[in-house]
Amino acid sequence: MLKSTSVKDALNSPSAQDAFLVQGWVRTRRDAKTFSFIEVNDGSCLKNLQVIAPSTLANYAEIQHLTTGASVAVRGKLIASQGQGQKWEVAAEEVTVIGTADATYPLQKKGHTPEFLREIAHLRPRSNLFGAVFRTRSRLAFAIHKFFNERGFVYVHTPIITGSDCEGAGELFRVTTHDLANPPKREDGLIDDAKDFFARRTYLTVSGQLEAEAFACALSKVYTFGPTFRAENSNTSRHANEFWMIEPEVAFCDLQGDMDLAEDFVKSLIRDVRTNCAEDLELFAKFVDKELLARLDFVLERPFQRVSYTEAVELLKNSGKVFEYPVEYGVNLQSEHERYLTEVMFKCPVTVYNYPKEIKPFYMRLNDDDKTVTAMDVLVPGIGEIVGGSQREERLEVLEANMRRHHLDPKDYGWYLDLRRYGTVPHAGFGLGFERMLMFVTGVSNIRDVIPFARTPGNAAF
RNA sequence: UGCCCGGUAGCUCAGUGGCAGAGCAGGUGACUGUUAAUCACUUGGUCGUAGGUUCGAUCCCUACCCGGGCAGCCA
Repeated sequence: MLKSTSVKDALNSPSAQDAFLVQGWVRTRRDAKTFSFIEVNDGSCLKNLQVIAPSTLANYAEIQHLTTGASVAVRGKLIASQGQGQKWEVAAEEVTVIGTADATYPLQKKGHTPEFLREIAHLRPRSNLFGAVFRTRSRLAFAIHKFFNERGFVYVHTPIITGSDCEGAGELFRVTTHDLANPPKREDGLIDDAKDFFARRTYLTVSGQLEAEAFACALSKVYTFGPTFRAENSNTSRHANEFWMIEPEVAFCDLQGDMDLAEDFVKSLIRDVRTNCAEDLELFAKFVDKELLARLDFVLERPFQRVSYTEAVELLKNSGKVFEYPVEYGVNLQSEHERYLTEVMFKCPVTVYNYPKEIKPFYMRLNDDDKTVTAMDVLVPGIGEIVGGSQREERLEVLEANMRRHHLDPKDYGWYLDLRRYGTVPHAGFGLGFERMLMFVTGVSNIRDVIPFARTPGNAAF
């Protein structure tokens, strides 16, 4: 049996081919006098392969009724194209219509809004835009593993079901096998978690950080890359309830090293996608964000601006800009503040570090000033926070004090505190939102459009 | 969850208190190595849903549903 060739390989073919087979979906068809042009796409690349189907084919009447969306197998010869716009085309000797697509097929060969395509999430990867997005998503995931692998990091799979409800990163989804209509109750009438599947209350993870710390304190340099779940009722273009996150964790590393790693990481990912998804990025630059390529190149060239939280507050206060929410030391930076820093003031990624201890979680290392902790956030234009990280508190007594200050009971964190009891070391890490990074490199402005089947409040169809 | 904007043909959108419109897609034909092909003709509607005001509502009012933007939570 003749082996099929992908459209991508066909278009890159070094020579003509006599025995040629391509399989894919019809994007568009045009009739000429004695033949029909069929453009076939199989998702291997953005471009289509042009097929010349002569009227002498036995099923030519059927071919003339091919519409956008139909699936075909084309056997023939790969030959140099007479027309403009493509090097190679297929002179068909046999066109097998595998599956037709009638007039109800929702995709057309021109202009669809992302909002419409979201409603047909099962068909949208057949569009140019979403094909490009998901090819880029795949490459970005690969680039992440490549980056860490080349630097000696160990990939750790942290649990998706967790018993810890105090990770400090928002609302959690409960995991239970209880009969919700009739759960086992204790004597006091409350639901008996001890009789649940894991003999305790469990949730979907909101972060693998605490577990990653355990492995960093053994394998030195580790990272996680997996799904996380947050039950927040967020309705914005940059929040989803199921998303993927990368969390490197490095032993013998301080905040400075952490910031260096984050910057190196973000730049490496941009560089990789820039060279390996060039064709798809051209599409984004043309139809999604005209300034995309210039911005990506600019980010690669320049060091990220680093400012302490205290400096950032001063800069914002002295900017003369009137904000809806006034800036004040001790409060969280609002979106408008972050955007002003990264989009107006510096026009490049900004790393803000050393935040007041009151507004950051318990595990961040207390600075000598006793006022700030070693937190750092990387802000990028158009998206805002893309990285959040810190050096972790490695001193047992200080960590326990932090917990009490956050109204957490150290007894609930026995294993986590053990990491400080036995051979504690300074260590640091961060979380990078995979989808936010993908938004940044594609210019796509809604997180729902970079996830194959997005989960957002009220939406889990598909 | 709050505030704002929207919902009219398969898609993108006009429109009006009194017979429902265009472009694209689909169909038919013409033309043609075309490439978002072109030209002519043509099919296609519960005007988001339910109430209300009115002689009459797609239009005005109310509620709800759905979509989008922004904010909070964060990645």
